Amino acid sequence: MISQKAKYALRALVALAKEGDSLMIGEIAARKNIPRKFLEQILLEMKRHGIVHSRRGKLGGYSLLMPPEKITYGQVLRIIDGPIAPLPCLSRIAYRRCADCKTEETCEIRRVFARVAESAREVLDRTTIADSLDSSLLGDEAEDAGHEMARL
Amino acid sequence: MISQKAKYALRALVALAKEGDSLMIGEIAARKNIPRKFLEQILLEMKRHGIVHSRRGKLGGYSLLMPPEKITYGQVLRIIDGPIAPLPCLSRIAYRRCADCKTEETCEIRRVFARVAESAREVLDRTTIADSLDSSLLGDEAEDAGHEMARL
DNA sequence: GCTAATGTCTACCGATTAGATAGAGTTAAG
DNA sequence: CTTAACTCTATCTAATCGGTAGACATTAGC
Repeated sequence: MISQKAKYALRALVALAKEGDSLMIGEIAARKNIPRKFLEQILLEMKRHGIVHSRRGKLGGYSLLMPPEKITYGQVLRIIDGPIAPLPCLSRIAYRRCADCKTEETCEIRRVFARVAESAREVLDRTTIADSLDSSLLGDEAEDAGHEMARL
Repeated sequence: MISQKAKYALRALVALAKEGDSLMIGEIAARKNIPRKFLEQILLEMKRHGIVHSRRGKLGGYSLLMPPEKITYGQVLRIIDGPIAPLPCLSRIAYRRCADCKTEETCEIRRVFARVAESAREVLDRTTIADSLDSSLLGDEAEDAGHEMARL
């Protein structure tokens, strides 16, 4: 499961991309239903990683620093949630040897999770904020809406 | 990241499959370098879910209740770590609506993670303990040389 | 230069989970 | 009836998650 924080981050970036212009934290929080003070921390971190830009003072706000089609889901998730790999010994950004396994080559389960990691990266590193913009604009494409009707 | 507990569970099942016969907790713990008391809890849970069988008393031990090629990674992970889906609203075993998203159809990020979930399931629900047995044969671990497996 | 509105920073907090450990109880073989 | 195994329940400690709080810094406009 990805964290709530990561969901907020992605949604905030989508909001910024949709706007095109700059948006105040409070406005993003209101539109996307995100706790305001929590969102502050998230945007700060996005800023530290060069994803967004901010202006202080009256008329301040946030805007994207990169074009939406260059911001990948993988990039955001790695910043907020850490490695995508399901095992530390498969992570590219935070490789750690598994303390309890003798050699990686013969680890019975590593191969399996290597395939999981690869396919997750395939999706997450190729999908961008811009893609989410498109899909939310299309709204109801007959994609897999038949999976489950929302029961509200 | 999958939990340490799930790793232990998978490795224990591989050990049982390799053995073919029944094995004592202490023996599995020693071979796979797993804290013994922790492994007890894990195997108990595997037993409750009908994956393994146990015998008490002297000469007791654990053995697989299902053939290794019927025990999938997905099955074990769902027991130990819960849903494989990266969002609660994408889980099949523990569906929950995302509290903060208005409608699932228009959720910008749901579609993306649906693809991640699908590809993860593709791997995890098709890969079995028996597959890991095979792959551990490929690498030659300088383990106790007295072990010979039937070739399938 | 004052004020109001905005972002920045650091600290904290309650609940939950991860990763175990402890120990008393039950079962079965010899 | 002893010994060696599994079973169950109760902790324990540290970290993490999701969020609050509040002091501080910056800027626009009067």
